[in-house]
Amino acid sequence: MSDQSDARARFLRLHDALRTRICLLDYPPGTRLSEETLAAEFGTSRTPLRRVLARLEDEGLVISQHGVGTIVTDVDPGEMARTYDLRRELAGLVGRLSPVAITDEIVAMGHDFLTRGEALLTNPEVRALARLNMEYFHFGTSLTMNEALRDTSERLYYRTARIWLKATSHLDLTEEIAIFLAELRDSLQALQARDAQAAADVRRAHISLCIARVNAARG
Amino acid sequence: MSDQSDARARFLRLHDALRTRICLLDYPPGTRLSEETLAAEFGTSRTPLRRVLARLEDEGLVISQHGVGTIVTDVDPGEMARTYDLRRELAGLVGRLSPVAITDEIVAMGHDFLTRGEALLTNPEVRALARLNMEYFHFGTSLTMNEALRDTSERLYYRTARIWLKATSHLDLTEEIAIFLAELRDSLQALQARDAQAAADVRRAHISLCIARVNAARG
DNA sequence: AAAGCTTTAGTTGTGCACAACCTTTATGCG
DNA sequence: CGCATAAAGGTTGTGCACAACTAAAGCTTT
Repeated sequence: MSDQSDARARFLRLHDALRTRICLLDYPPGTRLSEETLAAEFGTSRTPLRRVLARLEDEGLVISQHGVGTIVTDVDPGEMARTYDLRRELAGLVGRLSPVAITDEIVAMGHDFLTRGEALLTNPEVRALARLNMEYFHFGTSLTMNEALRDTSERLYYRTARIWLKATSHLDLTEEIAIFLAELRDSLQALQARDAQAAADVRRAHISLCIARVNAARG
Repeated sequence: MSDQSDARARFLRLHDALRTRICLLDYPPGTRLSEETLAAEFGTSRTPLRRVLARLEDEGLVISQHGVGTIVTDVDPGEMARTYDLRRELAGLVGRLSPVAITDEIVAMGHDFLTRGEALLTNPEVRALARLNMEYFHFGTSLTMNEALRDTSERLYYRTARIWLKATSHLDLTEEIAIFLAELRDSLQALQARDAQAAADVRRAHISLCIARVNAARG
């Protein structure tokens, strides 16, 4: 017996796997995903896999067209900018709506992120940066007890993550790592002060900077 | 040929129909929805219907349990309160993130809502109030061009709509209508001033009041 | 050679039969 | 009578075969 039902666990696993591949640009926008091929890879039939693709479609990451295929979406820059606007506001709300009490354990996690971030400098890789950024984002949303805020923030994060990654690959990787490290240091400082609102404000500020940077990279 | 593909149109139709039934308490929390019965009612097989139920499950309105059934959820009061907190903030953001220009047509729509609201006084019905409130909510989100904000607000609205309705049925209906009318009047005033931020603030304020009222009804 | 039609390969959508599972009811034993 | 066990009915989950559909390649005709 598993904690969750077998089917639900597999659903979550496949969903997370495909979402990660899309957001890490393993499947760049325009890629055609074959239900049959994916089903074979994951050792199931099309039926459970279609449930996963349906959710990805609801989340705006793919779009299924009858007779054509299931295609990874590419997002309108204007809509992306507006989504970032909302993400920025939500990041600030994490500090105001049911913030958690900052424990020693949380501070230690913040310190761990910084350590791992600094390790990126010795061996700079875009994918490693993206993965750590993704993990750090989840850490950030875990600082509120407001489930709706968490879910919404994550939903929007995964919708915009690809754009950030695409823009990053056009920028100087080492510089991007340095910027990320700066955020981690500011964040750690806020956590050490046991100030959840300050931590949220750090995230908010860096999303603002990220918006400006991506806009500048586009022209 | 239809504008959308046939399948997608039907999906949206079924989804909207079931979501409305759940939020209007036609299917109160705990109700067991039979896939086969619903499929028969809508003239399809289980397959397309399961796609609809899967989305409703992702939205938190039902939960499917293998061997048991698909059951309409009932929500934890604490989580509901936190969801309302977020909804309040999002309502305020509608005025700040890409607000639309208030046109004469929009003002006319606001006036129309007021007229229809006043009509409720002569024949008070909970369902009619709930339906108008739902329609008015969509009108409110249409005042921003930010798609993500619109989608998120609606998603959260449908997640909390039932709770409001359940609480309302324990309160004085005529008084609830009067409160709703006051919101419509305040809103109309803001629209006539062509002030989108003011309109958003009106909504924000009334969500705050709604939270207090629901809390008072429970305690 | 070019344009239009037909064919063909490949994809997602649908319906059905069955498997897996849970709950309730019936039954047999102490 | 009480309790445990089994059996039955009903529900969601899965796999498969086929339908509906699209796009591209190939063929025919001008």
